[in-house]
Amino acid sequence: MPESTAKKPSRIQRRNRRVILDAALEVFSKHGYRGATLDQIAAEAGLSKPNILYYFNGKEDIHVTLLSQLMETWLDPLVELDPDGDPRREILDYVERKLTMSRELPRESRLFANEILQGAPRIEPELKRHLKPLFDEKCTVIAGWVAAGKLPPLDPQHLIFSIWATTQHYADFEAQAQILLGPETDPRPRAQAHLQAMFGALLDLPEPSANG
Amino acid sequence: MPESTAKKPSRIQRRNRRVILDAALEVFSKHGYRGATLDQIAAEAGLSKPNILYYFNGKEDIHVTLLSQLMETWLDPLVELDPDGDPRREILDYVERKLTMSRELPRESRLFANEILQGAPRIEPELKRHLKPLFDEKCTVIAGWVAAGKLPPLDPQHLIFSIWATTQHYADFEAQAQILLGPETDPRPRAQAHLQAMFGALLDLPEPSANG
DNA sequence: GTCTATAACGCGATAGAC
DNA sequence: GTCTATCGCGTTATAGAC
Repeated sequence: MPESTAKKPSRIQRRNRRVILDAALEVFSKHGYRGATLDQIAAEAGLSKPNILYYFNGKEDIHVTLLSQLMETWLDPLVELDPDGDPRREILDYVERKLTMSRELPRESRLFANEILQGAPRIEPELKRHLKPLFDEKCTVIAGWVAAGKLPPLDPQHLIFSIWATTQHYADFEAQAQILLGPETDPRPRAQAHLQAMFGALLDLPEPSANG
Repeated sequence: MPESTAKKPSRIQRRNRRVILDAALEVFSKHGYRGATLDQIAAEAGLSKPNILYYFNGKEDIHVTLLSQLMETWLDPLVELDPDGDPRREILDYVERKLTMSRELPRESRLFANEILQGAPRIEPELKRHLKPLFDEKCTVIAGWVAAGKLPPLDPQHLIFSIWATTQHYADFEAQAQILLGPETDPRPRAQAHLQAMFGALLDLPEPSANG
């Protein structure tokens, strides 16, 4: 195996690891941790099963690696929320970034949802170490905006929860949306308009006509 | 096994089936379909594994039975949405019913979420047969309210999605909420206030001070 | 580094005594 | 109806040839 003491992971090693992780994301997000098998991951990656286990220490190692890598990408839209920007614009832009992410990275969203749904057994330390401080920081920012009279009175924590819930819904519950709306249409353009109107109303914004 | 031709399932049979289904709900909602084992269900039910299989034809039979039974309860809050009631009151009351349900039946919510997340492989027929018609019916009701000028212009389908997403979030992502808010507090009272304010703003309601 | 073959284990389901 | 014991299968992981 590639030892932790190995100084130089070769180009082919890094490439194969990426191929395996991408295949694993596909399989884990579709079937959950327990429902995924190394056979499926190996087939998806175009590699043999023992070869998978040459690059990773086991099924759980792959899963944890995926979740850890996901963390940074996942927090990024919230990191970008600017304390010095216009409060209502910042929040509505955050909604848009989250919805875009749920369209472009639905597998990541479902991987994350699967893990939380089962009690976050493997990602809990990462959440406490990275998500919690960021969440608290941004809640303080929003509370400051409210205190300064730049926003109407609202609950920062539950506002963020509402944004997460509504935007990730379109990735996590895609199967249900397809049954109810039909498989043809991508619901996200209309979802975008609806969410901008809803959060805009909460933030006491007049109708947003365009946003960037 | 209890044949389909058996005329009279005894009292003890019905009781044991209920005990097994309750245990299975606990285990399936916590670990997902594939992650759950008959051993866990048997231990939770206080019965032996073969005895479980005396009452059900297999693991999948238990799972499908649970999902089917859940369907009715799950749709009930939406069924109650009254076309002849006050539009804004009806929708805000629906939000409250859904939030109450996510507090009182979190296991059912997670069972459902798990199934949808994996593409609804077993519940899809039920969704098409029961959820879809109800969803369409109530969307038409809301669209009628909008057309009649009783509500501001809004998207009925995505309004309902937003209600589902925000209310079920507190059951499905409970692990995340506990990490971010602390395990002591039940977030739902403040969630209730936040959601009433948010959807109230969208529906152009003044601040709701109390609701029944 | 990558493969074939297989060991070790856990799981769903069945057989058969009581 | 309920149990103990066990079968057969699928899955993770390893051994060893190349």
